[in-house]
Amino acid sequence: MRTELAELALRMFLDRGFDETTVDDIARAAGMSKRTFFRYFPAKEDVLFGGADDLAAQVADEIRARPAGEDAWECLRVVLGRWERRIHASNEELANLRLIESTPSLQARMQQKRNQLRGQVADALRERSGAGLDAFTADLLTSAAGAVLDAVSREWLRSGGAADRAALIDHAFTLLKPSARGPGRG
Amino acid sequence: MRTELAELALRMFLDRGFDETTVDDIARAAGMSKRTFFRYFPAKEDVLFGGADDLAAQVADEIRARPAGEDAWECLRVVLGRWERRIHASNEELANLRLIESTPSLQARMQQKRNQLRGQVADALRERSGAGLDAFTADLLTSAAGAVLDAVSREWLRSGGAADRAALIDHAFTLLKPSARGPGRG
DNA sequence: GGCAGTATGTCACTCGGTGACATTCGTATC
DNA sequence: GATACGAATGTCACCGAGTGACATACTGCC
Repeated sequence: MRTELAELALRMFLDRGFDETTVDDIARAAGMSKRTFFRYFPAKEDVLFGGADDLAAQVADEIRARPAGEDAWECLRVVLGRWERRIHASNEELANLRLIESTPSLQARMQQKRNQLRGQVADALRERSGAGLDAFTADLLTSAAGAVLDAVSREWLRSGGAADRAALIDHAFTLLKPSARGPGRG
Repeated sequence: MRTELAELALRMFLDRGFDETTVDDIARAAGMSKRTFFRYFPAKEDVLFGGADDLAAQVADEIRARPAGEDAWECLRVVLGRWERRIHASNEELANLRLIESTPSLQARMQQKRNQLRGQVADALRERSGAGLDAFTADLLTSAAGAVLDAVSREWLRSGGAADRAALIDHAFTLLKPSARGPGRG
C-alpha cells in the first residue's frame, strides 16, 4: 500500500513536478483522502524516502558485521560501495535524482535522511572497533564518506548517468584515505 | 532593520523554540505585519542565515585570491580555517548552533546554504587553478572540506563549546589530505 | 448478534507563504 | 506649499502542508 502510493506519487512528481503536485492530488488519484495519505507518510517528501530508515539499519548492521580489525575507512568503502551499487543501479534513479536535486525541499529531506544514516553508521563503526575509535574521528570519517557519495552522485548526474559510479567511489576513497598518523587504526 | 529583526527573532527562538514562535509573533513583536516580515526574509528560517550569501561570495573571493600554484586542499584549509575562526568565535554561537541542530527545518536550511557555498567554492577553486582541476575533484575536495567543518562543529557542540576548533580543523585536514597519486596537483 | 480494533473519511483549524490592492510617507520638483 | 512619485507597509484573501478530534465503516472474534 505504501509502495503503491509511493510509485503513484513518484510518477506524478516526474510528470508535473513536486511543487505542482498537491498532496490532495496524489490522495485523490490513489482513491483516498488527504488525511489518509498523511497516515501513511509523515510528510509529502517522505513518499520518496520510504525505505531510507530500513536501509540505514541494514547498512549499520553490515558495518557491525565487518571484522573488528579492519581499517575503518576500508570498512566504509566496502559497505557503502556495496550499498551504492545496490541502490543506484536502476535506470529510474537518474530521473529520481534529478527530481530531488531540482527540488529544494526534497534535497533537504534527503540530506536529513543521510545525516541520520551517517549517525547510525558512526555508532556502528565505533561499536565494531571497541574503544579504538573516538567519537570525533568516527564522525569525521563518516562525514567524509558521505562527502564521497555526494560528489559521486553529483558527477553521475553531471554525466547524465554515464559515469562509472563504482570506479569514482573507489578513486575518491583512495584519494581521501586517511594518512596513518596518530592512533589512526580503528 | 534586517539585523534588528534577526536579533529579535533569535532571542525569541532561543527563548521559546523555533517551532513555538510564529512568524506573526515575531512580526508583532517588531511592530510590523507578517507580510512585511516576509518582505525582509523569504522564509522564516532565513532570519538566522541572513549573512550567509555575502559570506559565500567573500569566501569564494578569498579562494580566488590564493596563489595559483597552491595545493587545492591546502587552499581550502587556509581559507576555511580563517572563515571558521571568524564565524564561530563568539559565545552566542553555541546556543545558536544548538538551536539549529535541534530544529530540523533550520538544519535543512543550513545545509542548503552550505551546499550553495560549497558550489561557489568549487567554482572558485577551479578558476584559480586554470584547467588543472576537474569538476569531480573540485566537488570531492569541497565536499570533504565541508565534511571536516561538519564533524568539527559536531565535536564542538558535543564538548559544550570547549573544544579547540582550530586544532580540530587542522587535525582533520591533515588526516584527510589527499594522497598524491594520479594528476592530484591542483 | 455484539464487540473490539483498525483503517478511513470529514471537518475545522494552525501556520508558512504569496498575490493583489490600498495606504502611507518621505522626498524631489515645480 | 501643493503635488506627484516611489518605496515601504498594511490588509485581505487565498493556497497548501500538516494535525487533532470525532464519526464511521470494516474487519475478525467470542
